[in-house]
This record gives sequence, structure tokens and C-alpha cells, in this order.
Amino acid sequence: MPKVGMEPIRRRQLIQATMEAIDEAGLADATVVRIARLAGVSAGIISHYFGGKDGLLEATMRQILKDLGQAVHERRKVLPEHAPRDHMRAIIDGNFDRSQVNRAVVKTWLAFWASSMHQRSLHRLQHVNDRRLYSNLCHQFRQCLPKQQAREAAGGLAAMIDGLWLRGALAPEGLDVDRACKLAYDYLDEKLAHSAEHTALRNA
Amino acid sequence: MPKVGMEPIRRRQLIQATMEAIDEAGLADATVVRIARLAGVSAGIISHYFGGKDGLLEATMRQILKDLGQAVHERRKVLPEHAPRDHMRAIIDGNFDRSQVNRAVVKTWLAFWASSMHQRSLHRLQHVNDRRLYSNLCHQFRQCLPKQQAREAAGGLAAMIDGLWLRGALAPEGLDVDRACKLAYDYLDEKLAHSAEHTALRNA
DNA sequence: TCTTTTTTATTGAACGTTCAATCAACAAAA
DNA sequence: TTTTGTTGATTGAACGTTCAATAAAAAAGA
Repeated sequence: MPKVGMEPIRRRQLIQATMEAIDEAGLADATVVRIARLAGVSAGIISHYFGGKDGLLEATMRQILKDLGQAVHERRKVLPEHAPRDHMRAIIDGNFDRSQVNRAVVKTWLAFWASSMHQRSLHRLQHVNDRRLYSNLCHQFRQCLPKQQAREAAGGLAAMIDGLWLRGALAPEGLDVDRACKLAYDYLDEKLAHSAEHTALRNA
Repeated sequence: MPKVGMEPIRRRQLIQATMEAIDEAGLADATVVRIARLAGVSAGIISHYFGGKDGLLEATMRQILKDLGQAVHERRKVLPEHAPRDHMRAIIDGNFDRSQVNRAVVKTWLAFWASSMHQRSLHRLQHVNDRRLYSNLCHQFRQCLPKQQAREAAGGLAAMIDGLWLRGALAPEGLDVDRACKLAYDYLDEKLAHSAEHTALRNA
């Protein structure tokens, strides 16, 4: 059924199939044949559209990061500019949306975390994402707390988010999003409670 | 140089070499030849002592878990029985000692986390460890807080510990142990501060 | 409208590489 | 001489990549 304009369709299919394959069998056993079968195409097509398996894996990680960024952005763009608490709650919510907190995405994240330790291209992507989470939080906390305290709070909340997410990924019963959000909100409010003498920008 | 009683020596060498290989090249490229070379022995010896590569990997994870358990135990055994804050600080310290927070151990942990998603034997080991951290924290918080609050606090502190550790593992500059401990201590103290009306067992 | 040609999309068998596991052969110690 | 420990070449399975072959769609020509 060859038609023109298949490239974006195939790319989406293959990226989706990559996550499914990693969910099914893990990154180590996500072979090109397996991924292609899940996408309903031939193995050769992967090299055609992504230049090889590595290209597909990198594109998959990019997609996940893009989805995460969008999930956060969607929630933040409706907020007023000066509302640090709301913005940080939006960041928390966005991280636990993660464009569906489904098993496949969660497992793929974890696999890429491990891989990024030994693949420069993946590490860059992953590091940019880490820094962005921290910087965004830091900037928001900075509106309520002095610099040093803001840095600490941002580091703590970033760790809390990733930790909740990691433990959710590893738990057989999966991630309890409501519980995770609640724990992160609580940490956030604890930190903001100490901003009494600083500025009083907390809303609702 | 064949001598009797080589088994425990070789096992230690090979487990150590496995972590070094994972540090150097990642789990995917930690081949038996590479591991054997690092240990200064032949590849065949792995099957001889561990029944195969999988056996060696499982033994390596067991070793890491054992070291972690010991690091915590060492710090707790000198404490009085009823001192929840001290015990939890000991648990935090133990988790960030992790028998040397060296790069090799950190990378191996992360690799096993990812693998445990698809290998039943590794998942069991990993799950037992996660539950133990949570249960220990829960038991300690229970001495200062009502059941539901204790569960939440334990879940939050466990996530904080793992999150700090994960972000430390991924950061190019490595894990800043003092900073991590401080953030975990702060979280602990925040949670204990709410135990005013409950029991007053906080020490120093 | 009906060919013919060109372009785009795809397949899957073949190839070369890499890996873990095996095992016959060997060496030092008992 | 027997036992224990070790080697490393060999084996077969599995992998990613390549590419000649093919088929459908689009474009060009009649």
C-alpha cells in the first residue's frame, strides 16, 4: 500500500512500537525484528527512516521528553505569571501525567536512564531534561525564598518527584498518581511555609 | 597458580569485575570476556563458578544489596531501641554510604533497576529491598505519628532517598552525599515536627 | 481516457559480526 | 597419580544492516 507522505506515520508507529517492545521484553530484547513486527512493518524500514536502531532509540527518547515538556506547558500556560505555588503544582502534575503514566512509557524512561550512562547522545537529552526541571523549580521558589533556600527546596522537590516516579515504576502495583501528587504537594507547601518573612505571593 | 580454596576468591574477583565492566561500558556491553579480562581470568571460569552469566549478574546484585543492608545495620546497632529520629538518620546515612558511593556501584544499581523490570529473579531481590526500606521507615515513624501519617511520611522519605540517589547517579558531577543527607534530614525533621501532640521521643 | 514511465515505499533473505556457553586439554598442588 | 583449577578455541544462535527485487501510486505522455 505504498503512498506518499508515509514518513511521519511510520515514524510515529515505530516509536510507539519501540515503547511497546521495551514494555514487553526490556531494552536488551527489543530487537529490530520485534519492534518492526509490533509496528506491522518489516525490519528494514527502521534503517530507512531512522538510519539504524540507535536512531530509533534516540527518536523515542526525544518523543518522550517532548511529551513531558508539553504536558507541563499545557498546565502552566493558563496560569498567571506570578503564582509560584500554582506553577509548581502544574510542574508536579505534568510530571505525573507524563502523557499517560502507562507502563510502556515508564519502563522506557527507566531503560533510557540506565542507557544514558553510557551513550553520550542519550545522556545529553536526559541531562537537559533534569536541569530544566531543577531550573524551573528554582526560579519559582526564588520568588518566595532567598537564593540558597530556593536551591535546596528545588533540589529536594526535584528529587521527590523523580523518587516517587522511580518507586512507582518499580512497584508491581504501579504508580499511584494521586498519592504521589499529594506527597509532592505536601513537600512544596512545607517549603513555602518557611517563606513567611520573604514575599507573600502564595495563592489559595 | 591453581590452588585449593580458590572459589571464594574468584567469586569476589568476578563480582567486583562485573561492577567495573558495567561502569566502563554498561550492562549491555559487559560481556563475559570483558568481565573475565578485568578479573584477570578466562571467560570459561564464569560458567564454572556461577553457572553462567545470569548467575554472575544475580550474585552481583545480591552482593550490592548485602553491602547496603550491612551499611545500615552497622549504623543502627549502636543506637538505643527507642530513638526513631536517630534510627532514621542512620538509615539515610546507610543508604548514602552504600558501601562506597563509587561510580561503579551506582551505575550497577541503575542497570539492575532497569533489568529488574524484565527478570523475575532480579525483580524479587529489588522488591524485597524496596519494601524493607519502606517498612523500616514506617516502623520508626509509627513511634511518633498515627498510622496514616506514618505511612505517608515513610513513603515520602523513601522516595526522597531514592530520588536524591537517582539524580546523583545521573548527574555528571556525581552524588553530593552531604547535600543529599541534609535534604533527607530536613524532610525527616519536617515530618517529625508534626508529631507534637503524639509522643515526644525525639532526641537531641 | 488510457498507457507508459518515474518515484516512493517496502520487503525479507543474505551477510558479517558478536555473543555466551561448551569442553578437550593442560598445569599446579595434593 | 589424582584432584582441583583454569584456559581459550570452537560452536551455534541471534543480532543489526544491507540491498536487490517488487509493488503501488503519481506523473507524464499519447
